[in-house]
Amino acid sequence: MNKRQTAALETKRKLVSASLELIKEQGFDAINVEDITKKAGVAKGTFYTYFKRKEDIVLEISRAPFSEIANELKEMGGLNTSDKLRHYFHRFMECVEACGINVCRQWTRDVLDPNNVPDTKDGQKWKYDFEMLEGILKDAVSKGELKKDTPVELLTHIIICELYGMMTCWCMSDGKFEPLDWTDRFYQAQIKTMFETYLN
Amino acid sequence: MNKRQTAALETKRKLVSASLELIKEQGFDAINVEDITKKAGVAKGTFYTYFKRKEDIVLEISRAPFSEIANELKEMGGLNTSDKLRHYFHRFMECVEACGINVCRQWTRDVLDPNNVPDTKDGQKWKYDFEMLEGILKDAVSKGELKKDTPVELLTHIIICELYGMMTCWCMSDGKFEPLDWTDRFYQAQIKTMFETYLN
Amino acid sequence: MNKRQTAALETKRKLVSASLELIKEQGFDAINVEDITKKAGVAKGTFYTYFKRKEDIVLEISRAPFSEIANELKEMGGLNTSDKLRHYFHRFMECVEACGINVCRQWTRDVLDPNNVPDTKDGQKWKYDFEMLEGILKDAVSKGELKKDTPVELLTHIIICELYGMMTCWCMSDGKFEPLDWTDRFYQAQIKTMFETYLN
Amino acid sequence: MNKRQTAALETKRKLVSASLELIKEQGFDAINVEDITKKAGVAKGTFYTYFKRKEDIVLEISRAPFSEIANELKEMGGLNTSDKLRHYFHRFMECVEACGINVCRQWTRDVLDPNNVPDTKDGQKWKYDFEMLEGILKDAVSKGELKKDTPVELLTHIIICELYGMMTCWCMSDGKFEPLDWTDRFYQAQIKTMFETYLN
DNA sequence: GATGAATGAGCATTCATTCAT
DNA sequence: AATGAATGAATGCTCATTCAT
Repeated sequence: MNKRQTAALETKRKLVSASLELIKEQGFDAINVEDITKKAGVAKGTFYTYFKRKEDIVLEISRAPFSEIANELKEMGGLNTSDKLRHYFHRFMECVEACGINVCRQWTRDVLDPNNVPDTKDGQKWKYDFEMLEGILKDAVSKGELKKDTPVELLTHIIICELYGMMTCWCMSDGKFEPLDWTDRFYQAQIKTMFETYLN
Repeated sequence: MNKRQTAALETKRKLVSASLELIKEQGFDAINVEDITKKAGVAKGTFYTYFKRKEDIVLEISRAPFSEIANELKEMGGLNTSDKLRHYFHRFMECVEACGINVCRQWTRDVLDPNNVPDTKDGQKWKYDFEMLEGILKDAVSKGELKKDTPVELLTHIIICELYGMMTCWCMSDGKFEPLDWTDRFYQAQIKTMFETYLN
Repeated sequence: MNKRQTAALETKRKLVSASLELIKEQGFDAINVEDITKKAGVAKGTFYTYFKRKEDIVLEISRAPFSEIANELKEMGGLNTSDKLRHYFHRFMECVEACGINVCRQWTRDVLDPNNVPDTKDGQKWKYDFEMLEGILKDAVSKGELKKDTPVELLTHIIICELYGMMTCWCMSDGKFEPLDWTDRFYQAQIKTMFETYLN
Repeated sequence: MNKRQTAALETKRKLVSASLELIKEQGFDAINVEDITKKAGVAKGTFYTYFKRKEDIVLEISRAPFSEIANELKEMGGLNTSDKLRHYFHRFMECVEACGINVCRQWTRDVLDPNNVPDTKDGQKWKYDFEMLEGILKDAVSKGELKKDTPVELLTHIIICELYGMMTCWCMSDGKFEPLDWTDRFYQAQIKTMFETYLN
């Protein structure tokens, strides 16, 4: 990586971190692209060198923390699906909480209309989440931990939806409910049972 | 009620019904006040004779169908709390479904908005829902069906949040998941158990 | 005057007094016709039974106090023009001060408005002032106190303009300058001398 | 200054000159931002690249001609305060007259309520005038032409108020009175005497 | 890669006034 | 004389995005 590439990476990093701080404080709608670039110390137009739309920053914010989860799961290679899922749930909500309620609000809002704009969908967090979870389940099927006829896509869809349902609850409670408690309760009550049917 | 009052009521009804149709078709953000008044056949300003803000129509839409639920519950006087709750859940989601996914989206979006200043909250559906449910539970406490020390407010908050969580799931699935199935499953798995602790 | 006429007079009085209070507190632009009628305890439309335009209330407010000045001048029949003028000046500013700075602001703004179409001008305080002062001077000419060739209209115009100039100063100073002091100084420095040329 | 900066300056110049022409013809209230940008040949939004509010153009219009006065005064370094003041008065009214009665109306209207909005005040002409005049007087004090205990701020306030009072008179007379005559008369009758007390 | 001037679509809201009752 | 529902004109401003430099 040459000097120029390093500088570019650094510029992007500054944009992401400025955005995160601003959205945490004020919410996505309350800030504009200029606020972000000013805080990042670059010109307005520079934002569009790295992101196609203002909205894209919202996905970007979640990339680092959530990709961390993917790495952890890879390193848990030996463990069984059940343990992996529990870990996924726990860490997912931990990341949500760490990003703050305003960021969570925006992720959730984005998801309310899945048809938004077709080419925007790829830029949304839930799609990203969907693919990660689908990967875990597919892996489990191929390893023979789950039955061959497990409806992976449907299960993935259900779980992701319920995670976002919990995120909505958290936002509604204005942070007063403890998201991790909820997640654990939810995992025990719903997910565990649901998967037992498909375990080999 | 004299002729003028009747006419006024009719005007309001036309505005609500025009709004419902338009939001069902296009979503709240896609329409503007002029679309509504044109469809209702009145002047733009007339909207503001009946509603303080464009947003207020969103609550108004739910008033008629959901107040119907309240009436039904009153007429179920004899039944126990458990049955009343099951009925509430079922009918709540029936109404949500009847109003359509775009209207549901707007209700849900409203509870996610961090800008929701206190005096706007009163104009939101969830506040209205909260009060209706709180009424049912308080009633049950006063009738001795639930224990005196039941944390009514907390339970209300949890249930309302979870209902909105389910609404989020429905919107995310773009209407593909059956909201009533979910509701029943949810009632059995979570609510019933939760309330058993407090039943006398 | 029958009962109905008395009631009507009372309604008008209530409107004027409500307006005066509201404008004193908040300024003319900050209030609307409904504020006035609500405070007066009548329906919105009733305002238009008594006034053609919202603006007309501004002149009306000055009618009672300033017509009082006209009466006083009539009763001073015996005195000379110079004394009458001094009295006029003093009482004029006293009334301005009594009506408050926000009312004064509106009177002054009205004379600055280029949109003041001819038929609105008749509804403005300055026109009313002009006529009263012109009457005093004409009277003085006919009584032989001022020379036959006194340019009555021009003098009237100058004096009225300078009174409004002082009103502007008062508003600018936000009430900090003492309007009566200014008036006296102004009378001594400018008016007295100006009239000496025309005294018989 | 590179090409882009030159172009930007030229755009701003076009906006100011278009505004001046339009306000001269029709008055500030009668025109809207789109009228201005159309006449200037730029897009509506471009106005807001240079001005925060529509009102801000009103101060901007006076910047060039009145800053000219400041320059002249600097070059009159050798002369005494009395001469400088006379010059200031004369040129001030010349500029007012040159900008036209409709522009003057707006300046005067702005000033009627000095509390308008706090952060708007800085954008008003009278503030600008105040500071220029205060500078002249402070200078005179520091040079020993005026006594050390001269109440500079008060004198400045009085003079500025009276200038605006004269502007009100001019507007009221609909341009029929000769503002320069008035100014000279005013200078002789009021200012000269007022300052004699404070001359060393 | 960075810049920042230019673009222009988009709309809720107020409220003076009218007029049928 | 009183009412109050209905009218509809009128517009400043924001800001995501583009693109020439």
